[in-house]
Amino acid sequence: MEKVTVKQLFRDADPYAGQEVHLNGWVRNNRDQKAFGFIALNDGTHFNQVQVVYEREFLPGYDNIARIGVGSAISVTGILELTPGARQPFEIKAKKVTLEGPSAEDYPIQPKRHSREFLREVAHLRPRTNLFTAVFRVRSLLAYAVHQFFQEKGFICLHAPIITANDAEGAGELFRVTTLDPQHPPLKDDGTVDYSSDFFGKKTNLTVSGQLEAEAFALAFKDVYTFGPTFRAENSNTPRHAAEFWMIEPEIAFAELVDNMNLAEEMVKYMIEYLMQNAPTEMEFFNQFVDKGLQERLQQIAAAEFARISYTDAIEALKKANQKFEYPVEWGKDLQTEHERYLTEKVFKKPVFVTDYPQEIKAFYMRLNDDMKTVAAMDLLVPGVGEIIGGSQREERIEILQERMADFKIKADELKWYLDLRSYGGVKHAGYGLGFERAIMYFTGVSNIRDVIPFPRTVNSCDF
RNA sequence: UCCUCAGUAGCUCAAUGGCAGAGCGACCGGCUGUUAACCGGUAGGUUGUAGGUUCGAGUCCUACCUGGGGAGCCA
Repeated sequence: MEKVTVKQLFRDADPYAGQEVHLNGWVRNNRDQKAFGFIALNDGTHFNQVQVVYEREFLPGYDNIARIGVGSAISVTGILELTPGARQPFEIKAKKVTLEGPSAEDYPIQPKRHSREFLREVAHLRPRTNLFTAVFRVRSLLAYAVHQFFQEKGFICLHAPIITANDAEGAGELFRVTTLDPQHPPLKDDGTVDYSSDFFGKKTNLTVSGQLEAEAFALAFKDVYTFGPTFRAENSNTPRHAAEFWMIEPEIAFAELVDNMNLAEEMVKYMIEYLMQNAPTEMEFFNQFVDKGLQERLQQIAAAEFARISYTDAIEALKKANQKFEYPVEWGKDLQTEHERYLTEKVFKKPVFVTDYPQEIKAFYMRLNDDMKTVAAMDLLVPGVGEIIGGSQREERIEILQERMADFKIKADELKWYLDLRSYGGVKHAGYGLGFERAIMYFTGVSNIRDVIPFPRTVNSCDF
């Protein structure tokens, strides 16, 4: 008797034909008739269920097996029979079924459709459903694909700090990290909170980006990336924002904006191809039940060149557009969601890099172009999801960086170490941030970020 | 934070201001191959919360809570 997984059997059942096998798993469905019954068994190793057939004639505890509820954990010993022509390629004729862990009658996951909203309320049980078993297997595979992509290229992975004293990253509201008593914080003479007696002796926050630290490593290892959690305390209530999410941030030295875009494009295509090859069952499921045109679209994207357009040209294209926008199109103003959607969904109908934005609307570290008006920034917009990548060539010229920091009212002494990188062997370098969850949304068609994070944290919601 | 829609059985939903219902699920029974099986039966409700209008409120009004969608912020 061999202990096998459902994955092994679906990969190749032939060697097991007629053999006795042993399986563990959870009951997805159980229906009995007078003389026999069927259990759909999922053991977590594969998207599909294996069908277990049990017959009254051969199993003394038939009535007890027939009463095993959905969600119960069982172990099964039986003979594998190939069933060509049936809806499933094989099934297990049970010789013994043992109830390992019963499931109560009020088990919330039923063999029927549930709304995503309801399943979010039972996030501890939803990975047992078809949709979420597919989503989270894909999430795991994609994480692996990201590491593989960069490691194959010789990139060094660095774990950027989660707690940071950088107050100047400028990417949104911060979560404060403190051990001070919020009821009675120590006060200075002027009545303000005395952070010098806090754990780190200063104000600290959860990171909003590992970029600055990645730059330091890029100027030692040349090509590096971070892949870790990121925290934003924004009061954002949208299907695309979470307070805790994961970002992939490569940083490459001796490189310009075009190298940056080439890397981003290659990475996105690699991720798609990896999924097509390693999660065909899940991708087929998404294509059929989540987003009808998904697979065809992804195949086209993997094959086609991404569009590239400068911000200035994009503004011209939008002005000429035969469409009314709620927000006016004007050089110097940031692109609104409706503008981004128009560009990627109507003009190009594929991913598009928008580059060289006005310096006023972008971050201080982005490299000033020769026109002295725009910076070497790039956003990757994709149909349906919007911005999934934001990046830039970094300002390597210390004088200009100092000027820009002054413009943004960032104190130089807080980022002295960052300026040091320009003083000691500073060189052209670039990088970007990919929102991991947004990529998953884009590749699966799942339209709410709360459904691609195992236990999502959003404004007013931190359950589980 | 702003705009908008919604909240009725475990789930998905119906009910003209006039007796609160169906399908699925659960439970009980039937059925010789099911595939979200099928057929019959049983149980299951403070209609999100608090006020108000009315002879009478699931339905109308006010506030709040929760959730969805859109906007802003952004990845």
